[in-house]
Amino acid sequence: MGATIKDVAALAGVAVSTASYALNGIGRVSPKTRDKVIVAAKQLNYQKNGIASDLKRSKTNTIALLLSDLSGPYYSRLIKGVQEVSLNNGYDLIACSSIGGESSTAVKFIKEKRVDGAIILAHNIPDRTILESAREGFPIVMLDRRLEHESVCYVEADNEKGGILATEHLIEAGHRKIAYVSGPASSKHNKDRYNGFVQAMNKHGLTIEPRWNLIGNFTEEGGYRAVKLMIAQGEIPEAVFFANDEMALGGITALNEAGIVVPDDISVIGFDDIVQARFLTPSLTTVRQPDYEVGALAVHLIFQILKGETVSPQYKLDTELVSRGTVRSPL
Amino acid sequence: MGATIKDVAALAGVAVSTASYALNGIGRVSPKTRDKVIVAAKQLNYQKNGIASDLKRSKTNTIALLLSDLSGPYYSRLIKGVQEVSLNNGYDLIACSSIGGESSTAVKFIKEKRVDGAIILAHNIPDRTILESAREGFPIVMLDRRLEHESVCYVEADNEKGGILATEHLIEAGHRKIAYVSGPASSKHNKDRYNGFVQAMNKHGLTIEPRWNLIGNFTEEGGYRAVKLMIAQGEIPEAVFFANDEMALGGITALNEAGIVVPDDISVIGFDDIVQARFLTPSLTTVRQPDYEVGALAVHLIFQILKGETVSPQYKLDTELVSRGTVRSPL
DNA sequence: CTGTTAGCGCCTTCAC
DNA sequence: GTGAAGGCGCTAACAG
Repeated sequence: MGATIKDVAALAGVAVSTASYALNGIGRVSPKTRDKVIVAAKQLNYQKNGIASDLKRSKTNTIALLLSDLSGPYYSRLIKGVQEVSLNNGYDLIACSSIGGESSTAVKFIKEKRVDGAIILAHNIPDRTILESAREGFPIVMLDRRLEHESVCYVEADNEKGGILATEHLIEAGHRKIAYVSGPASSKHNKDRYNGFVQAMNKHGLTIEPRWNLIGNFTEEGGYRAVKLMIAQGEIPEAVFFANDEMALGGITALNEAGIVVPDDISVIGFDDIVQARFLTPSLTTVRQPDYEVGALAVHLIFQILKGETVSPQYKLDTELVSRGTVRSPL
Repeated sequence: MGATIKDVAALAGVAVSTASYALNGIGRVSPKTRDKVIVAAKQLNYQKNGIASDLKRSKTNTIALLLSDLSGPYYSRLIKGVQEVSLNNGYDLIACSSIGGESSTAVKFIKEKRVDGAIILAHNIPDRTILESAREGFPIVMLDRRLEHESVCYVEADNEKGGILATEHLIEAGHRKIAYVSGPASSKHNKDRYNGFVQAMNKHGLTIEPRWNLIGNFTEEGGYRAVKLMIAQGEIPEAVFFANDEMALGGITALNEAGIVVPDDISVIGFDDIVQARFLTPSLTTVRQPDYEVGALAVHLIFQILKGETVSPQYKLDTELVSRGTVRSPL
C-alpha cells in the first residue's frame, strides 16, 4: 500500500531517523541530505501515518466536540467559536455524535484516548461514562450539565438571568397574564430559565397560573401542542414565554391557525435566537445566548488545562435580549 | 497515566495476549480467566488505547465527512443520511473542516490515513491534495465536484434537471421574462442549474436577456446586491430564478425594500430548500435536492468499495419541485 | 486454553 | 550530521 518512512529512508540512502528528522524539519540534518530525503518522499508519494505518530508521541493534537446528533440542532455560532480558537492554537478539531450511547463514536473517542480533550454537548452520554473517561491531563468541558470532577469543568450562558430578561420584557410591555412553555424537566437549561421566569413574576407581584405552565419538550411539535392545549382551555394569556425558539415556532403556528394574531392579540418571546427567528413574520423576539463566546471559552479552557494551569470549575456568561416583532410595544 | 493492557494482565495474573482475548471477547479463553481479566480491568479503570489498536490492525473503522466549515452552511439532511448509514454498518463517523487548506484537519485526516474513507464536501481542498491522498483501498466520495481517479467517485443531485424544473414552473405560471441569479462561475452546481435554465428557456422559445443574468455568488448578500442592480437597470422581469435559496433570501429583502411585492409583482424561485425557506412570508418556492439520499448513497459507496466491490464513478439523483408561495399561480 | 513473540509505523535518546 | 535501537500499546500468529 502506502510507502513508509522506511521506504523513504531506503530510497534516499539514509537511516530512518535521519529521514524522520529531515521530514519533520528538526535541525541536525545537512541541507543536502534533507533534500535527498524530501525528493525521495515526493517520489514515493509518502504520507506519514498519523496514527503511528500519535501513538509514539502519546498525543493527538486534536480535540473533539461531542454532539448528540451531527445532523442537528445546529449550533452554528458555538461551533464557530470552538473552531476558531482551536485553529488559533494549532489544534485539530473533530465533531462526532453520541448516537448509540455507550458504543457511539463520541464515547469511543474519549474513552479510547483518541483525542487530547473534549467539549461535550450531548445529553445522552451518561455522567458515569464521562467520569470514567475523565482522567488527569485529559480536559473535558461540559456545556450541557455540571459534573463534579477535578478535570471536568462547565461553561454556560446565564439562563436564569435570561429568563428574568425575557419575563421582564413582557412585563414592561404591560402584560400580566403570562404563560410559560417549558422544555424537558431533566434539562438544566429549562430549569434555570424557569427559575428566572418565577423570580421576575414574583418580583412584580404577578401570579403564575398552573394551567399556563405548559410542557413543550423543546421541540417545534411540542410547542405546537402546548399552545393547542392552552387554547382548548378557553381563556388565553396576554403573553407566552417559550423556553426555546423551536417551541415558539410551533406555538406561533398553532396561534395562527386559531386566528390569534401575534403580537396584537398575544405577545410571544422565545429563547436562543435560532436562525429561523429572524425570518418569521413578525420576526421573533428572543433571548440570545452568547454561543460564540461559550464555544470559544470552552476550548480556551481546554488549552489552559492542557498547559497545566488551573481553571475554575464553572463559568457563566451573560445573555442578551433581542427585541423584534412578536412582543407588543410597551403601553 | 492510564492503565495499559499490561497492567491488567499483570493484575489478573495472565499473559497480555490472554487479557487481549478476554477483553475483546474472542473465543479461546475460559470463563474463569475471562472474569478475572474483566475484574482486573474494571478495578484499574482500564480503557484501551484506540490509537495503538488502530495502528496494529491498520484500520480505524471510522470514516470522515470533510466540510469546508463545521459552523455552516448546514447540511442537516445530508449529514443525517451519512450518519445513519455509517452507524448501520458499524462504522464511526467524524466531521471535520478544511479551514486552513493544506494544513487543515480535513486534509490531515485523509493524508495521514487516520480514517478508512472520506466523503468530501469542501471546495477549498484542491484537487491535487485529494488525488495525492487517494490510494487503493481508500475510498473517497466527492460531493462537490467530479475527479478522475479510480478510487474516487462522485454523487450529485441532478442539478440540470432541477434547473429545468424550476424554469418550467415559472413558465407554466405564465412568465416569459425570467432573470437568473447565478452562483460562482467555478461551481459545477451553478453551471448545471444554469444549463437547465437555458434548456428550458430555449425549449419554450424564450430569450435570455443578458442584463438579467445576474451574479450572486451563492450568498445572501450577493442575492441582495444582484437584485439591487437589477432594479437599478429600470425594467424588472416577471420572475427570478435564484440559483440557490440563500441568494433568494437576500433578493427578496431587496425586492421588499423597493416595494416590489412577491409574488404579485414578481415571482421568485430558489434552489436547495434550506430550513429558512419554509419560514419566509410568503414561503419560498424552491427545488429540493435529495440530500438525505445523497449522503446515504455516498457512505454506501464507501462501504461497497471497502468490501472490494466495484462501483460506477458517478451517480445522479433526482430533484423535486417544492411549490410554495413565491410563484404566482398559473393564469 | 494460555503464553511467547513479532511487529504496526513512527519518534527520539544515545552513541559515534 | 548520521545511524542503531528501543518502545508507544495493542493484536494475532504460532507454540505449547
